[in-house]
This record gives sequence, C-alpha cells and structure tokens, in this order.
Amino acid sequence: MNTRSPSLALSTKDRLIRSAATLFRTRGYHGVGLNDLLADAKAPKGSLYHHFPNGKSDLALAAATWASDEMLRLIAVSFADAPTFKSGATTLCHKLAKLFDLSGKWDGCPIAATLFEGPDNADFRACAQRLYDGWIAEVHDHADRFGLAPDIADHQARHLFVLIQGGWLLARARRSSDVLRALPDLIAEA
Amino acid sequence: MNTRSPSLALSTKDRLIRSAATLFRTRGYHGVGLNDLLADAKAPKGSLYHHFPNGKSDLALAAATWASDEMLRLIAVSFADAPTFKSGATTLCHKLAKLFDLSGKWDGCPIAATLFEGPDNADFRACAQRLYDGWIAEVHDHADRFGLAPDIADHQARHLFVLIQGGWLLARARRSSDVLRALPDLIAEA
DNA sequence: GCAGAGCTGGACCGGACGGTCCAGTCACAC
DNA sequence: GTGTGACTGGACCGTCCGGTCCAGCTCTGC
Repeated sequence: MNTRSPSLALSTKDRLIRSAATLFRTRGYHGVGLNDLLADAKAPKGSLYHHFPNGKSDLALAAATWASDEMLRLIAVSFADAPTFKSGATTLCHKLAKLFDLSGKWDGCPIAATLFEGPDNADFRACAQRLYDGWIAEVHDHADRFGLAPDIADHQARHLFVLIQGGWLLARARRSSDVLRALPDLIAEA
Repeated sequence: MNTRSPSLALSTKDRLIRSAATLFRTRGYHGVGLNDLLADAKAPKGSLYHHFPNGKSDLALAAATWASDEMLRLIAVSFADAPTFKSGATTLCHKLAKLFDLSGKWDGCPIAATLFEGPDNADFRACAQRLYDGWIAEVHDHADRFGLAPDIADHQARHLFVLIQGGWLLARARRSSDVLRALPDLIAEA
C-alpha cells in the first residue's frame, strides 16, 4: 500500500482523486490498475463508477486537475513574499526539491505521468495543455507584478517552466533533488 | 499499424528494437501490449523470447539504449561543423523540432517514456541515469572542444539537457515544435 | 546428404485488467 | 414509519495481458 494514502476523514470522492494523483504520478496511467487504486483509496468499485461515470479516464482528468491546482498554490506561496522574481523562482525550486525528497525521489510531474501516458485521447491532450498553460500564466502574473516588461515576463515564465520540467526529469533519473535546487543558477539575471 | 514500422530488410531483432523504441516513445511502456508490438515488428512471439529471454523488460532496455545512441549521433552531427557552442546547440534544437514534426507531434523522450513508466525496477532506473549522463557527457565534450572553462562547460551541458527535456514536454502538450526552436534563446551567452 | 544450431510461428495458459450491475445501507424529508 | 435518492460493497464478466512451450523450418559446416 501507498504510504501516502489519503485519510479516511476525506470523502470517498476526494480519496479517489488523491490516491489517483499520487499513484499515477509515480507509475503512470497505465501502470496503475483499478484494484491498486481502489485499495489505496479504501473505496469499492461501485463508488468509483458512481462519482466518475467514465471510470478510470474521468478520474485521471480529475486527479490531474487537482494536482495542477496544488502546483498553482505552490507557485503562489513561493512568489507571495518574495522580494524579487528570481527569489520567488528560487523558493519554488527549493519547495519542489523538498517535496521530491519526501515523495521517495521518484515522483514525476503529475500531469505528464497521468495524461501523456494515458489513452491517445483528445480530451487528455487538451487538458494537459490547459493545465500547463495555467502554470505558465500564474508565473507570468508574478513576473508582471515585479514590473518585468511583458516580453521579458513571457520569456522568464516559459524559461522557468521548461527548467522545472527538465530538472524534474533529471532529478528523477539521478534520484537526487540537487538538480532542482541548482536550477535557479541557470536563469539569467532579469 | 504504426506508419513508421521498421523495414523487413532488417533482422527480426532489429525490427523488434525499433518498433519497441517507437511505440514506447509515444504510448509509454505499459501502454504498449506485446501483441501490438509484435504486429508492428512483424515478428512472432517466439522470436521475441528467443532474442530477449526476459521478454518485454529486456526489450525495453535494448530499445532505450538504441534510442539513446541515435540521440548521441544527433548531438554529434549537430555540433560537428558548428562554429560555436551556441550554434551547435541551436542546430540540435532545430533538428529535434524537425523530428518532432515528422513524428506526428506527440513523441516524447524515448528514455523517459520507456524506462520511467516501466516497472519499478532498479535496472530501469540505473539504465535511465546512465543513458542521460551519456547525453550530458557528449554535450560536455563539445563544450570542451570550443574551449569553454570546465565549470562553464558543465553548466552549459546541464542547462541544454534540462531545456531540451522541458521543451520537449511543452512541445508535446502544445503539439507545436515552436517551443523547441525557441529554446536556444533561453541559453545565456557563454 | 546430413546433423545440429539458430530462429520462427503460433497455440495455449493463468491471471489481471477495466467495466457492469444491483442489492444493500444510510441520512433525511415528510 | 415510510419513501427517496445518494452512495457503498462486491460478485461477476469478457477481454487482453505477458509469458510458456514446442514443433518445425531454415541455414550452415562438413
């Protein structure tokens, strides 16, 4: 059983979403069976199909969206009290590194693992693009707030996104969060 | 059937490796069934287990290694005639963008898709790390060749790797190779 | 021509997969 | 108390999974 199984205090639907997000993130959409998932969420099959009529794929979309919202919150708190854009970006990378260590150094990006390895499905692709663009937009807003010129803000937001995704991958391969912590050094001074 | 199915002129073993590399890259390890794979490679099940006694997992390791060697060649030709490091990096990004377009704008990194989404297996993880470090080392050698100081070369090689991986992901989500072509602009002048 | 290794073709297997279905339970309105 | 709708528990289903096995077909060396 997953050691990060959601608490029974949560509703069945929330437990399903959280279990799905956690399991898909580490093993990918096709790597997680319905039985594993149901056991982790401590929910029977009937509940899954009650809350998510289309079964596994509906649940995956919900799990990816939930995980994306968590990421948006992480971005928001990282930049909230930062004196500069770069300082906020650094905080974000360090927070991600910490989460990566806590997760057992194997979690990947929840959206990529859930939606890219899923069925060859237009809904999945559209959802992934929408969620990723949400992350970039969130960073962009903070860049604006620090007074960066629009083209610079655009550049920085995209750069940070690409660095984090690439760094996440390398961190996973090396099973070390050091890569994530070193990312801010790669950003040019704004 | 995969439109990029390997030619029958190749040996059965090579056809298996190429089919596996192509299919895993787009659908992930667990997303490809043995029957799909065998149909694409036009090989019977007996041949697979003759050439790869451990079946799917052996084949995945071989496919990832083959795909990684292709990438090393791509890096080598991109930097071979380049006047500067940055020019070589730009050529590499453009070549990747072209391949991405040819693939149907959905291919991911062959190593991540094959080994990260595979079984929770120490061999897979070790192989992924080894292959990625091979890519970084190859870029590092070229950086050396252009006379970059060791710490700068290290920095640049890691940066290029992270950019390409992150860019690849965003290109996939947006189904556009523009992201890959824009990557060189994100590298600081060395 | 013959022996034997290397390789192929495909039937077959047990189990796990995602999905369906419905009786049972519960909280709550009336 | 009774009716109602939301939710749960789990038996059950057909399909496809990865994997096994072996008969038979080459190809090669002699």
